[in-house]
Amino acid sequence: MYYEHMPAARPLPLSSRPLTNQQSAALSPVFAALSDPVRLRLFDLVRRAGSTGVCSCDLTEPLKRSQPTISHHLKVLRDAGLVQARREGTWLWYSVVEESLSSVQAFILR
Amino acid sequence: MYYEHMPAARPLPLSSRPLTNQQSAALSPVFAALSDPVRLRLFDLVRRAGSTGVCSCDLTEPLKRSQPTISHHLKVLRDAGLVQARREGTWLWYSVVEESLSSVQAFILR
DNA sequence: TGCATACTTTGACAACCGTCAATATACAGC
DNA sequence: GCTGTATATTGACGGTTGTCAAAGTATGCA
Repeated sequence: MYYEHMPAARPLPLSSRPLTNQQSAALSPVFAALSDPVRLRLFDLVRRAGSTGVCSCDLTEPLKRSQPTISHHLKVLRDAGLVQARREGTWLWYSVVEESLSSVQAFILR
Repeated sequence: MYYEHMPAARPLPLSSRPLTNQQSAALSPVFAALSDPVRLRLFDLVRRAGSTGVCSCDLTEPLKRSQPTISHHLKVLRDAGLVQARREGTWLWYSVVEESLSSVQAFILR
């Protein structure tokens, strides 16, 4: 190894142009969906359930919220494209939309 | 057993334990700070200014908001630990807090 | 049909948010 | 002190949000 030390860490390369109005308008709802503590834990629980998903009836108890409130939060996450639902009989199985956080990741590394 | 229905084995390397109440309460304000389109562009502009920072007087015009509104948004970003201000005479130079997005990054990769 | 379970929608409430005009504060120079 | 510039705070306005109880919709089964 030639270098005694690694090259100094540089700030990450910023995209050539500032965030546009449209870009920020598209991105902010994703952040908004994750801006509530209950929804953060909700998303985390759904993510942990993997591709099988989790029944929403199993989410009210750990989050200590009423069933309509959980339903409301799941709708917010769905509208933001973070989770999806698959019906099986009377149950709805929720699972994360893979790559749904890629826009957030892209913003961080922007 | 926590789940009423049997979950599949975890496909992703998730942290061993679900997000706690305290963890979500600490993380959600960061998402909330980035949940507004104007603040997203504001943060982007500040980040682009690098370590030198940017004068807040140069931020009102591109964002087409009044000076008090920009001041308000900058305070939200400051309270979330995303940006910091350095005074130089009558001016305030805003710059990003390095690693301030690490908690968001950790959540994405969680 | 009827009933039970899973989930959504509605309606209401207090709390919060984004915005601006007006006002206040901080600093520099005279 | 005074004057001008830069930034923050206050107060008000309509709009949005999180929450729950109550009522509504959907599915499965006898």
